[in-house]
Amino acid sequence: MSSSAESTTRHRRSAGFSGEAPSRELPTTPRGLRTRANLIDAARVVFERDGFLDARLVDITTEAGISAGSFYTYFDSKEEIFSAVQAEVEKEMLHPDVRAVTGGDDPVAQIREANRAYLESYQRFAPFMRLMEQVANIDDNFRDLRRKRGEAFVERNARSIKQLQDQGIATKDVDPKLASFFLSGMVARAAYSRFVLGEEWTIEEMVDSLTQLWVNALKISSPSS
Amino acid sequence: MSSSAESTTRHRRSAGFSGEAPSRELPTTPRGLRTRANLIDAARVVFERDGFLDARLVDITTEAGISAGSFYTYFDSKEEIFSAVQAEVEKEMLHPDVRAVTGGDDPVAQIREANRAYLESYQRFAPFMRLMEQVANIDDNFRDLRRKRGEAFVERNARSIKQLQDQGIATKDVDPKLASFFLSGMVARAAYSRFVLGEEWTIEEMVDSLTQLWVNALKISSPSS
Amino acid sequence: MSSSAESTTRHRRSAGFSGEAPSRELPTTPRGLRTRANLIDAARVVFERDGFLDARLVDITTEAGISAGSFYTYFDSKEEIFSAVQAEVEKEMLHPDVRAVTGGDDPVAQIREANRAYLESYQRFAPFMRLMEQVANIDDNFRDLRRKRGEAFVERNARSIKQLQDQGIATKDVDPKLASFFLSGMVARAAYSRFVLGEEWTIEEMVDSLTQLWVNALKISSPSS
Amino acid sequence: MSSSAESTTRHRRSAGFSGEAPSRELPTTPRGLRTRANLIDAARVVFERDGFLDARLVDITTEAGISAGSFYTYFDSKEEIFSAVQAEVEKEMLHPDVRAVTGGDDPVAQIREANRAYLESYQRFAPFMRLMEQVANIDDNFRDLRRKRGEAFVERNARSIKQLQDQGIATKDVDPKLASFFLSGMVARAAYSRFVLGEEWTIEEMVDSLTQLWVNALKISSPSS
DNA sequence: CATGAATGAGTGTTCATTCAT
DNA sequence: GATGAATGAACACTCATTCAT
Repeated sequence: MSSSAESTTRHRRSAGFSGEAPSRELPTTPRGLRTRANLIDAARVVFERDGFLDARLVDITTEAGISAGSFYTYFDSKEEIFSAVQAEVEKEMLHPDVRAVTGGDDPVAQIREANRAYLESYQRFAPFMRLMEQVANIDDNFRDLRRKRGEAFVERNARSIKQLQDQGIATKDVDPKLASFFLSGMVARAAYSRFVLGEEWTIEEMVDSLTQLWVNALKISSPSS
Repeated sequence: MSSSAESTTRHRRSAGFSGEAPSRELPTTPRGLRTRANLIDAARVVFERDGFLDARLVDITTEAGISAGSFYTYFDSKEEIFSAVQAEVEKEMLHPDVRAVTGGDDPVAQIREANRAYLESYQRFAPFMRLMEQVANIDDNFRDLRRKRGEAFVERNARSIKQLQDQGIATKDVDPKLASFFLSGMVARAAYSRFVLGEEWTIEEMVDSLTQLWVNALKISSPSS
Repeated sequence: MSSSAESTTRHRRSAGFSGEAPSRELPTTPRGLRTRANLIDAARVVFERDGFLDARLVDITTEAGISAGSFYTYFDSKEEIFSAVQAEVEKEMLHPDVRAVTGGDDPVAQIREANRAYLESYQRFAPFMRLMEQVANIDDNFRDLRRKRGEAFVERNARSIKQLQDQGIATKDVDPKLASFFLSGMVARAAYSRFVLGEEWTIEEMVDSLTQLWVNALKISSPSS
Repeated sequence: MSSSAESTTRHRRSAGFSGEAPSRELPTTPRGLRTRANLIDAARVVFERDGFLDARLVDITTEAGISAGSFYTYFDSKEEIFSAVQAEVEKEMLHPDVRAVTGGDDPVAQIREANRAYLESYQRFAPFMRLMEQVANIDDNFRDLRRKRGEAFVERNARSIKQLQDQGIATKDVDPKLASFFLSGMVARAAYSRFVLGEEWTIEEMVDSLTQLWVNALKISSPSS
């Protein structure tokens, strides 16, 4: 990310990119596939290092070890390759290193593990998260994308909260959807504060505190108690 | 903000700006002061309309009704005038239209009013908040600035929480600093989701829900109850 | 003079200036005369410090303690005030601090004193000489001016040489005009090398060496011998 | 070179150049090499015609038959391409058209031939020499470069003088280093006066006169006499 | 006359994108 | 397909000069 002390000029020519659909079929040859993959890896390195705006296509192709012109054999624009990077990272995120979803039946433990998992994942992908935050505030399409992705997470949590309420474990004085949205947002923002802005907390105290706030907010009466 | 469907070119030349200090003395004549003020107003309009990146200096000067070259009579760079805009907005924010700090002694009512006040202020400055979010994710200096500004808010809330704890009104099972940070962050993010991302909630349900979550999280036993 | 490490942009708009004639009558009031004199002094300071190209009119007026617009009350362009500076310095040069024209009848001593006088004068006006060298290589009019000024000096020396030849003191195997031009040029260039380029010679050794070369070149048989 | 009667605007952005090292690797393809060479040729034409300051990059690229942007494929700044031009000219200068170094053992003839060679070379490169003189008085780095280049020439002459002194052919009453510097400078300045300032001398009378002055100054007793 | 704000022509520079080889 | 040179639209920025007050 550029410190404002440097003097840089950035150009950006949005070439239009379309949210989800891969706007171009994959290359057919193995070599082509490999080059495409290299390009995505290189783009991720450059984007995470320089930010979206300062990343130049030529930096990406150089990093990938190919010529500038070849870029367009695989992608149509910076936005498009960013999309590909994003998809790649998402894939990686969803494929956790056999993260044992522990917790058993204890809802507090479950919340704790979920929070920990979220924070650890965020930490692992911190450079990308920072990047994503930048891009989402620059490009409306990516903003929507991020929002959509968040929705899934929020809804899953909302369902859990509903369940806890139905089981009489959580208070009914909060709307499960909004509660999920706000409490999930709280965790997300804590992660951003910690891993992007650099607040100096240990993960442990974050997990403790966030979990306590969740538990209190939902008035969870842990069966363990 | 540009939809990525358009084809735009963005320039950005970070000229270094120093956070706080007005890096250039004010003009002496009334005419100069008027022009400077016009420029700041114009910049705010353009920035809020086009975003920081797409805002061209010539758009700003045109909006201000002066020639392009005159910009440099008052500011050295886009960053610098953004700083001025930001300072201006901050001034405006701190000068609330006789915001009655109601609530009396009821802590729940106080929290509710604080939340409502925050949301309403955010709403009033929504275009600027969106802009600020963008800039903070582009420029490290502004990122730090935003963080510093947030700190004050968080600390005020932390003191309130501490007080409630000391009075036996709030639970002691959460650290006041972290709780303040996370709960304040929850509200801030809710506001961002509503007024920047466009989530479709009424302010009323947001206030209700957020307040309930605060109250629960701190286990506040309202004396009114 | 700018080191090429800095990044500066220079504009120059030659407004036409006419060699010799003062293109504008002097101000009538004493105050006007004083301001004009201040302006010339300031211009000299700025020109000698920054070079002709990097000197901005606003720097000059600031140095002179007047407003930018007032410049045009006294001069029409950068070239014109440079002319004035040049005239001023020339006046100063011709008004030596009681330069005792020693030497008596000894031609060698006379040559030595002339050389010493030249070098000392050059040294005293080194910043201006450097400046003049720059301007002369930028602007044809000043180039011609410098040449014309040099001519006078050369011709005086030519007459001296001719005289020495007629008196049988100097060889007749050199043309007095050319010899004067070339030998005078030798001294001038030595001074430039010493005081502008920074060659590390003492004035004494320069005087010795240059005088010896003159004397030899003209085969002067000093009557003192 | 602009006569100051015209109205021109000059830009200059010193981008830092590092004296010797080619700060950018050569293009790999023949096409690239050709374009680069064209660019240097074009730059020389434009520089010699308009002077360094008035030369616009767009003039150079137009002269080279390429687009403005392509300039930066090969050079970073006007200074850098000037460096390249200079290197090119230097190469050309060192590769004289089979300049028969005549003179045999006669030191006078040798000096005469050296002077003639110098003047003829200067004449051949007069437009460039004028340019070089301008640039050296604008940019410190080029000033140093010119000085360094001159040193080599002076030292070669100093060695010759020393040799003549040791052989008893030249007087020992002058320091060979200083004599070389000053006498070489005399010739250089004569060339500048003739081919840049436009003094109206024939090369023949210059050679005659300069040689006589050298010979006298060193009191050379030609073995031929 | 002085002021200092306003002007605007003019050029350097970037880099996504195209295209001849 | 790959290459890398060429393109050119776009803006920032400067500062001599003008001019309303």
